[in-house]
Amino acid sequence: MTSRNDEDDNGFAEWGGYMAAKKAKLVEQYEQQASSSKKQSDILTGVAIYVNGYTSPSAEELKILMSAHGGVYHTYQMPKTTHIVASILPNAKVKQLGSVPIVKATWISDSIAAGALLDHRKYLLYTGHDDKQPKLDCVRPKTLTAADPGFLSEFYNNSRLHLISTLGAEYKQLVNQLREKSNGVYPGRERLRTLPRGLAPSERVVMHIDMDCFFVSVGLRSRPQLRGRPVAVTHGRGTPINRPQASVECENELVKKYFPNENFEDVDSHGSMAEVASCSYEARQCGVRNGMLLGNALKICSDLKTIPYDFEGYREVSTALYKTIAEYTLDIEAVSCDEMYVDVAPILAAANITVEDWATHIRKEVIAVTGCPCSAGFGANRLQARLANKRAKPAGQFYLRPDDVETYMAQVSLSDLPGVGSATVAKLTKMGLHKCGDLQTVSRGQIQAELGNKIGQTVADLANGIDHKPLNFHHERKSVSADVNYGIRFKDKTEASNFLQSLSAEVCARLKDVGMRARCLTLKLLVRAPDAPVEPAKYLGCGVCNTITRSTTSAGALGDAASIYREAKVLLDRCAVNPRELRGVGVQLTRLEATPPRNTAIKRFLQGEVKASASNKIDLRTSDELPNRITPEVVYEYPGEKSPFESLTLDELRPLILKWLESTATPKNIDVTLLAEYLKQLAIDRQIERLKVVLSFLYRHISRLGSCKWHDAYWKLIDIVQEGMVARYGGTMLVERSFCCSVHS
DNA sequence: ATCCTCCCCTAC
DNA sequence: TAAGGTAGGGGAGGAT
Ligand SMILES: Nc1ccn([C@H]2C[C@H](O)[C@@H](COP(=O)(O)OP(=O)(O)OP(=O)(O)O)O2)c(=O)n1
Ligand SMILES: [Mg+2]
Ligand SMILES: [Mg+2]
Repeated sequence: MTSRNDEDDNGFAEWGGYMAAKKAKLVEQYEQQASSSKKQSDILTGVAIYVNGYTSPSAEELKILMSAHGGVYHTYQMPKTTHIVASILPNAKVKQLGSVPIVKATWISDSIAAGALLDHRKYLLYTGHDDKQPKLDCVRPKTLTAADPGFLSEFYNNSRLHLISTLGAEYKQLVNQLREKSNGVYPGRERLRTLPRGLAPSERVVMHIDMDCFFVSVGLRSRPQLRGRPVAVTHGRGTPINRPQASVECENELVKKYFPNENFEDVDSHGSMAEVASCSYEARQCGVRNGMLLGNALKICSDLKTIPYDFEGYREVSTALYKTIAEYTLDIEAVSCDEMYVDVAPILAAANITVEDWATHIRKEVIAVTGCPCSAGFGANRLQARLANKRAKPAGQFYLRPDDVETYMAQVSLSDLPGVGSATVAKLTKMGLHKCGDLQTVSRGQIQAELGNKIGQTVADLANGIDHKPLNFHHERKSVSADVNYGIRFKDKTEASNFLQSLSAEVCARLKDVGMRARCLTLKLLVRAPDAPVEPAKYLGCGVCNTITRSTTSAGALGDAASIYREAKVLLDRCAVNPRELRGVGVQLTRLEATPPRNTAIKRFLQGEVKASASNKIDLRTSDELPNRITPEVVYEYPGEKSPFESLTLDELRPLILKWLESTATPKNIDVTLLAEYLKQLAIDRQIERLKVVLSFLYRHISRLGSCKWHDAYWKLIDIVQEGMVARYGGTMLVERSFCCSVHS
């Protein structure tokens, strides 16, 4: 019971990934399971813990977990206590507790999540227990790599880019929801009555509002002594470290080769490689920028003060910002957690106020509510509003009036246009173009020839202050993905597959979160560039890499972790990359469809039922006595889809399959899944005879004339059918799987 | 023409 | 040490 295999679909839903391993869910699930007083495993056999002080999971929760997994919980420390679980302990207390290892509570939850007892040394709170030389220094647990269980949550809990992506999506969703349940009343507008009457513009007025050095400003709320000083938010503290000089120089060269358009500074052999997420305007005066490496920032700004992240704080301030604006209007396009476009013309018209008075009012209110400064730009379209905001910053406001647009635009740098990044700038520079005004000297056709049709046209318009893109108040998701390009270090194929499984569970959880299923799956791999050092300058970073993407479209939309992993795994194998060279893995889901509503009555009926055991093999030959086991929710999950094969008789189906087999040496995934889903449904519908006939027909003819690709297709099809068997009967069925073939022996 | 797949680019 | 994610627009080139 302590190991899992590919057939064991049930392992997924419970313990596949980060979402599931999150404390709240973990405990929730365990409480459910413990309440039915079921023993879950023997993972913790031989482990006896004593919990000292507050922990997460809590002592109460740990007690339940211990008994559910074969461990022992001691209310007091006893001679038989094998481990002490604690979060923080003063040194004096450590001495008192003697030689019993002191571990973090996550050792228990991670072990359960992993399905096996993990090495407790990675979870030691202090050294001095397993070491010969006792030390009482607080020890950081060794950093996890993607091969370690619990890595995904550890990584996402510390990734600022993950945070801002997640927050961005959340606020788009929030605007959607607020608009849906809006009654059209905006209480904030009352507060505008006290403003002086003025002439509201007759034209369209778009506001772009954005927090000033967002992460820094949030951090400075509790550090007023740092105001006015160069400050950066970063993981690193700037302490110098040692790296091999040669490989650092090699990587510098490679970066220039792979990113010729980017102006990346060289890295030296001792500076911190942590990224500056956000820096104060004082730091910007020295040339420090968001996204810079801390080591390089310190070179140009030696008194740069670093402060740590405050993820909860960012969330609070973002919510306060959005709530404040939503008091006045819901014509909001959320851009990110610190930024949005707002159609303010109706507000100004209704209250009869000027842009300037509105700007002053709303900025004051945001500062009052959040404790953080922001700036606002105004113009007739989003481009103008945005450029105006750039000029307004920091802590300012600016209205780019229609009459001033032409003059203003001429001096704007092309690189300041939204959508114009380093690659586009490089092309424009090659054409001798730098300012928006320079575009007057060349034809639109010339621009398009260099930049491509669409971007050429857009840039030509933007340079003239024209922006046809309307504000989009309602956001619809088109894709869901999860990428990790940090900490990816695998020693073999199994580690890579296991991680892909976790990542699949993760992306599936996100898909379910938005109530969608996906027709198309794309796997993205980063592979160490051939000439790049095996270990890059950034600790556990991906270094310089080549990218590989492979995608697949399936007949039925994907909606469960097992199918997502199954598809992703096929693609991973197809890429045939040495797992030791992998530096990044991503799974994205596109062509989304809404999940059909579930039958809640059936769901309720299914609750509390035992999940099927996949180790139980069912012999087809005894299909008469097949036990009709409990049916997990997959059986009922997606009702109402008709397969094209359903109406065919066996005599119609066989020649169809034969024709397909003969038509190609490389069957398409979409065809394979289409047939497989039908056969899976046969299993679920207990049409075992028919299933048996089709499977043996397939096996016979693929053996006879199938290529290697057909063998792969057959195995994949069998995997899908077995999902149906497990769902209906609690076990897989015995089927032929072996082919005589040079590759698949 | 229009699609699909495998990229590249951009922004926060 | 360090936490290099994520979603969307778009193009090249081949298949249909
Ligand atoms: N390379 C980057 C860019 C941004 N961010 C995060 C931190 C920023 O505070 C936040 C908002 O991004 P902005 O582009 O709005 O930048 P700031 O708010 O920091 O500064 P500005 O005053 O220019 O808006 O996103 C990040 O982590 N890494
Ligand atoms: Mg900002
Ligand atoms: Mg911003």
